[in-house]
Order: sequence, then C-alpha cells, then structure tokens
Amino acid sequence: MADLNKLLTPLYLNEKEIRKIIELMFFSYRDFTSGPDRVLEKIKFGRAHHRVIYFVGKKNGLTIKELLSILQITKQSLSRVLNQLVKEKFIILSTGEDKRTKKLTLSKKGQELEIKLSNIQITNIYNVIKNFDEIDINGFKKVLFKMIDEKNQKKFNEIN
Amino acid sequence: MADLNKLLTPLYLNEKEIRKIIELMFFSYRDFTSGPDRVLEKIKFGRAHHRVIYFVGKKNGLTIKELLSILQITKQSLSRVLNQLVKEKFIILSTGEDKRTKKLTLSKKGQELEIKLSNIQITNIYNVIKNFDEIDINGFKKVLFKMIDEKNQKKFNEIN
DNA sequence: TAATTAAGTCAATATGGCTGACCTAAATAA
DNA sequence: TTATTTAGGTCAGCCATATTGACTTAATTA
Repeated sequence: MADLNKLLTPLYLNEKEIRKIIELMFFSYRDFTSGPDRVLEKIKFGRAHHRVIYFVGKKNGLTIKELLSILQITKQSLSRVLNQLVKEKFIILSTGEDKRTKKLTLSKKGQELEIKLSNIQITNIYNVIKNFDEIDINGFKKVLFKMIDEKNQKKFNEIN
Repeated sequence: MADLNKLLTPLYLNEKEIRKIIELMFFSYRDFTSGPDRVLEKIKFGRAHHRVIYFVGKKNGLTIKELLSILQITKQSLSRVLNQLVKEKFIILSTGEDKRTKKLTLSKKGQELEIKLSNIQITNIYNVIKNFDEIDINGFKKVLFKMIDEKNQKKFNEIN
C-alpha cells in the first residue's frame, strides 16, 4: 500500500495511524482476555469454555446450532468443550420442542462461573469508560461495530 | 456484579451496555484477524508468524529480547515460529553490537509478505474509519488504548 | 416415503501456547 | 580477574483449540 498514502487526505487516515490501530487491537484484545484466562486456568478450562458459558448465560435455552453460528467453530471443536462443561455440570442440556434440538442452560454453578468471569471484564471496561465522556464511548462502540463483517454485524444485532 | 448497576448512573455505563462492548471486542477481533489468517493458511503459517513479521517489519533490527517483550510469549514458543521464518528466508538474522544479541530484519520476501498481510488489515480499517469523523475515531483510539494494561500502554508508546 | 436437519462421534492433523532443565558465549560487576 | 548476569538456543513433553472428512441416529418437513 505504498500508494494508499497518496490518496489519503486527513492525517488520521494515513498508513502510520492505521498501523497504530492494528497494534491497539492486538494489545487491547490480549489484555481484555487475560483476566478471565487466569481464572479459567485454575479450573483447567480455556477461553473456549468461557465463550460457551458467556453466550449460554446471555441467552438461556440456546441451541447447539445457534451457538455454533455465533462462535463460528466446527461442531467437533464445540463438542469437546461442551461435553466437559456438561460433565462438570456447568451447563444443563434439555430437549427442545423440536425434539432434534437441544437447549443449553447454565446451572447454578455455571451461572456463578459466568458472573465471576464476566465481572472481571465488566469491571475492567467500567474502569476504562468511566473516565470518558459519552462522545468518546460512542465513537469507540460505533467504530468497533463497523470493524465487524457485515454478516456478523447482523448476528450481533440479532442477539442484542 | 448484581450491585454494580445500582452504582452506575449514565445509561452507557450499565452492565448491559458493557456486555455489548465485550461482544464487540470478540466479534471485531475475530474479523480483524480473519483476512490475514486466510493468506497465512496457504503458506502453512499461522497468526504467530504474522505477529513476528509485523513487528520486525515495524522496527528492522529488533532483537529477540525486544520481540519477546512485545509478544509476551516464551522463548520456546517464539523460537519454533522464528526458526521457520528464518529457514524459509522471510527473516534474516545478524549479530548486534552487543555480540550476545541478534538483530532481526525482513528479507525482500519477508517485506512482501508483511505488506500483503498488513494491507488486508489496513484497507479493512481504512474502509471503516473513512466513514467516521475525527471525533469518533479519536474516541475509538483513546478508549482502545486505555483498554490496554498500563504496563503495555508504555510498551505501545515506546514502539510508536 | 424421501429428503433434510440437528446433533453426536470417530480418527487424524496442525498451530500455538506452556514448563523445566540445561547449554554457550558475551558482557558486566565485585 | 573471577563471578554473575544476560541474550539466546535447545531438548523433551504437555495441553488447548482449532481443523477436515466420514459416518450415524433421530426427528422433522416436503
């Protein structure tokens, strides 16, 4: 993109500034996940378990199919993690009205873990955004949203 | 954090809004990395290779130690990836003035790959932020920066 | 009844991280 | 100058997370 620079007019749109955004994404995402990671390690779980617990906690009664479509991983990748969560009774399975489907719900134990993990991220984010005004936070959310692929933007809107 | 909500006054600081940010981070980071991932797959490299190439490209002559401190992975994790990059001549090693150290530089081949990968992310980000005004983009960058741990904020500033 | 869908399972493979132990060579401090 | 620290490398082994492809069962829908 040696040529891109020449096309760009405002300062904040030049390559160097965009590269800073690349790095901000890398560093911030790493620190965003490190808190829960440390808790998960103790109970021999990983980030994948957290994601499952997070989205089941968000929508109790989620089906496997819905979860797969959010996580965008293969059935096999999910099943390993999910089986562990069910075996250790963080998640409870039940049959849906369509009897081919299964509904996932958090047990009390699962809810407790969900809260523990999410609270780390919630308080971290709270401590960040409390020092900004609404304009900055809106800019943050709007831009971050547009960084998502359009198809996944839809998915985000569906679950929210 | 059943209690946090009661302490929070502005709407954008409540738990539900913060949970949206958690999801925005998850979805946006995934899509942020997916472009380069597809290119890397073809040449049997992974995201770890991209990171090395990215930061060596950013600062030619980087030492192993500096790279480790940016990536925050173990020597062993780096060495596997780095050895492949050196063997396949994407990266060239040379001895520093302090003869214990080694300097990493991108070869022509390495530079070409760096540009190819980064351009995907640069154009993606460009296409997002071109539609926002400076206020939104500044909010985005400021908040994202503060999402980084303080120690790593320093590191970000050092390399920029 | 046939086709599709939701879910589960098998085996094999790759990436990317980790630990701990141990080594060499060079630079620096006592 | 000797002792210590630092930069880097390496070995073996482990674990988490992802993948593909093939195949099965049971339920729903065309």
